[in-house]
Amino acid sequence: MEYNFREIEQKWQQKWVEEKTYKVVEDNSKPKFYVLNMFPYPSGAGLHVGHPLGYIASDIYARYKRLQGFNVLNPMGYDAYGLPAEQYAIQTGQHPEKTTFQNIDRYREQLDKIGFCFDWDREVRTCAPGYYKWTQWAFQKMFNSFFCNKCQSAQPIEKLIERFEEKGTEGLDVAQTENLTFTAAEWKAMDEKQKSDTLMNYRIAFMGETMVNWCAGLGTVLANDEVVDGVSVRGGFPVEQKKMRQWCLRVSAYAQRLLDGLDTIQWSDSIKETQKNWIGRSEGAEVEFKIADSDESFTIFTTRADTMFGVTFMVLAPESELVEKVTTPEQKAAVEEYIKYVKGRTERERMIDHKVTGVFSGSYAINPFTGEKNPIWISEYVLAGYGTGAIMAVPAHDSRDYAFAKHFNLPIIPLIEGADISEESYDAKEGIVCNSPRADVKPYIDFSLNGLTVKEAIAATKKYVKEAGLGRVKVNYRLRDAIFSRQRYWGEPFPVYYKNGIPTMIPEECLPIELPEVDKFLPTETGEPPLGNATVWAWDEVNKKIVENTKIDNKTVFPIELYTMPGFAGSSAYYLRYMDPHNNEALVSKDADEYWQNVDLYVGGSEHATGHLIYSRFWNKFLFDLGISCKEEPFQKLINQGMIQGRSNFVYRIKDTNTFVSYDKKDGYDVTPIHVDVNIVSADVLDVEAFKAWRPEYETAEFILNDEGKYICGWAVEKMSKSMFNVVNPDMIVEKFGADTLRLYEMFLGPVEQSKPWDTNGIDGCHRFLKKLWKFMTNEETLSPTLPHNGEGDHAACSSTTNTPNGLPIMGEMSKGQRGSKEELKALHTLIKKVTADIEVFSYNTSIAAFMVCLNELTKLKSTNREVKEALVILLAPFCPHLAEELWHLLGHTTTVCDAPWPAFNENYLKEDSVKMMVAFNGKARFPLEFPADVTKEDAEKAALANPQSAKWMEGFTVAKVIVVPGKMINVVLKK
RNA sequence: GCGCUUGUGGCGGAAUUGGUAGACGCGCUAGACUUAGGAUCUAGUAUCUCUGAUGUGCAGGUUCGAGUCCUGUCAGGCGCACCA
Repeated sequence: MEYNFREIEQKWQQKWVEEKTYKVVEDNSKPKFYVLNMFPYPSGAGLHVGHPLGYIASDIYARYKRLQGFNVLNPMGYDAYGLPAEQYAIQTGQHPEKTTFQNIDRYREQLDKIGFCFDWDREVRTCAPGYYKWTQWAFQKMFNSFFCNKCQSAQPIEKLIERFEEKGTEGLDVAQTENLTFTAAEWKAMDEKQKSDTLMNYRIAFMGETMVNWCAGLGTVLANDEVVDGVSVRGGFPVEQKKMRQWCLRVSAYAQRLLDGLDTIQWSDSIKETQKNWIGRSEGAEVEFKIADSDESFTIFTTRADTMFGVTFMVLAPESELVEKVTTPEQKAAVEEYIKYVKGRTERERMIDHKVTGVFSGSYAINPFTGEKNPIWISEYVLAGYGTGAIMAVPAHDSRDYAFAKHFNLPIIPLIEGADISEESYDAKEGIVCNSPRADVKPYIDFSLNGLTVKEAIAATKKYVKEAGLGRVKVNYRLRDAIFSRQRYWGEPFPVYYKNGIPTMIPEECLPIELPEVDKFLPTETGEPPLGNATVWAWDEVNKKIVENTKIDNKTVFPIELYTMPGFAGSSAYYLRYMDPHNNEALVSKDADEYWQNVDLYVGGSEHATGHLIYSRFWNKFLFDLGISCKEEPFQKLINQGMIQGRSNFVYRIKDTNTFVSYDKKDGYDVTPIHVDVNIVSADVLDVEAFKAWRPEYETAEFILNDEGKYICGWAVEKMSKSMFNVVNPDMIVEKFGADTLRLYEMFLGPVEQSKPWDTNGIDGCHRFLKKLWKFMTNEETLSPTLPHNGEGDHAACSSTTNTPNGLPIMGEMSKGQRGSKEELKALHTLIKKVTADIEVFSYNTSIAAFMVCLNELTKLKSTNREVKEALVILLAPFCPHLAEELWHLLGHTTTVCDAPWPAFNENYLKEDSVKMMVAFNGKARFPLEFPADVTKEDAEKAALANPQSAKWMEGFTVAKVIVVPGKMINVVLKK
């Protein structure tokens, strides 16, 4: 019987659908396990072989957990809203809805061919009204909340209003945009609009006039993680800073919790580190400096409070509001010119070359520690958005200040004993402090840091600053609030309308506000939202209702928010929706949430480290504060699958000809390398005829072949992309080798977390293994002589209780149940141990190697034992589900292999005579022996070998090496 | 500049976590069966000056013993970055 994978795979895929094998329901009698893949953007290019890598890895784990008796949730859906989907639609000149749905169908078709155990009844699409209702709902909840710093959690905005009525902002400690102060009386005196504007300062979802990343090429604003090196991640269009009125999420309020939460989750160090960098916590002090000959003062932020005595000048960010206040009439022209220069520089220019530039403002600040007057400068190296936008410069111990001081010839005072600052600043936080205060000047205050270490000095200064009322201890974060609105069409509409210019939430019962049809959905360079083109709005109906309820003039039409939400809105809480995807009353029911808790295993690319993985954690923490999600962290364990890179092939055309020369003959010719479709190249040998047929211009191509008459292509590892003709489509692999081979091969390629180029060369090995396995399981010569077991007796290898209902003899003559031989069981249990341990740590490639070894062993033994075969099939089921089902079926089972019990490992089969002898799989072995300290090495060695017990263990082996550790132990290394 | 991470045959990668380095697969070599093989099977395959020696990017160290631990260094990949 041939291994007919096409027939087998088709048959079982159909069965799984018919029998809803992968449907999962909450079941309190079983422990739960939640496996999740980052859901894909359904892009136009379809899936390539890189996409399923993570899906296969998690599918194996999900199936394994199910075999172990867990109730496994493994859902899939589509992140359909947002820029990528819309850009594709624009490029192909179609409506995004149409292309998105087409792409989803294509993805689904491709996914179905690989045999995943997704519960498709739970599919979500972020662009479905039933789904984004809850995105809009969450936004409204954020709008109606503020963040209390003291209790570190979100609170209803009503609480804040009550407090304002009572005592204004007195003693207020909440997350805010600006530090406002007003009394209860002032609050009460505000009109509705003023109150609304004031509350925006505190809401978690708020409208703010902020500096945003404006991308004219995409016609929208972008979040920080969507901009890299001054250009948009999507499309690479230039991005400029612009002040705009935008919706924002106060992610920064959760900075500390986002940081602390990292300690409670099992993510890789590199992702945690990336998030820590992105959050950018720095502990320091804010110190107030008075401006000389003025009543004004300003605050600086520093992490080096110990360097207060080394300040020789101050620097303000050019954008700082203080600039105007400190500029003296004499300096006005120079300052204005400088500001003009800074404004003319793009973000990108500023980032790439760090020019030392600046201008003196004319004013001085009084150093509260020395009483000295320090000149106030203005320079672009100080950022308006970080800290207070003002710094104290300590050139001796900060490289940027040092460069500035040298350039403008400002004084440099060293503060650390022995620090050499003749060539560069001494930035290390190490050493003994001196010159604080300097011996040659009269102390201004009764405070000295001399003789302390830097660390002690920082602590001492902070304490002093606080006690003397000069400032306060402050923690700063780099993490910025997320800009949440986009001037785009393909996204969730905001559930917001404007009542007399005041942003107002649409009543919850009217959600969702559906995305309207528009004629023109293209973005505009000026930022006019495409939703303005809508002629028919679901909003119209809602508007009517609101108008009726409020008893205003029936003809009143309130304007609705025309911005849409960004891509990350819909992807931030989708894992919660999978728990209860059809619930129309709540995002997720209490019961479902408490059953599934949070995602146990999350699999996806590391490129989402500072985007989705921050937003999701923020979003979930907010919902946790509201009591919607019972777990503070959404993703307990995270695995980042590596990227599959493409392996491009090249042909070499001799310049100005249509002649192509083989790679090994190309030296001596002037050639142009040209990408060639990898699908017409096999093992770097070009299919010449296929090449001629590939494109019309190559029809008449001529070739200089190598000595063997072959055309050899060059190759390079590049990103897998259409333009490099190196895209390998999973469908083609499935067609040629089958889904089980694809699954096996993708896992065999190497560790899941490692990036690697796709290389089809090794795929035969995996396919060959499956063919051998098939042969072994079905070969007439090794037919099982045993009956299908029916629960009697103990089955050490497989404790299955699944009976063969009709008792039909399958696979040849059956006789009474029989134990596997010692050797068979040893091979099997070595495999059970290895596979079980490896799956737990996602080391699938080594599991597969163990399968190959085990099969070899069993084939050599001509094993015919049924319990061994059954166990083997179950172990295989996570990796190659189709084949496992078929074999399970051939073994006489009518139930799915998915519900078989995972074989239990029994150590006894690997032990010899119950001693501590470890027999490794490939024939290596060693065992320890104790021996007294006063015996010489040689004697110990002899004694060990002469020991009757040792002799027994050594049976069948030869001694490769004896390792003697005097007084400790002896290891005898054996080999077969 | 700061941080994380990876360096092992011709290639992808193993190594019981400190104990025979190179499992397993690809490729390659020889042989068998074949009209044929890009099918299948068997044997071999780290290197060298080959009865021996050398080998896990490089240089040291700890240890009876180091791919594994420590110190330094080089190279690649990733993240953050005029963040005070």
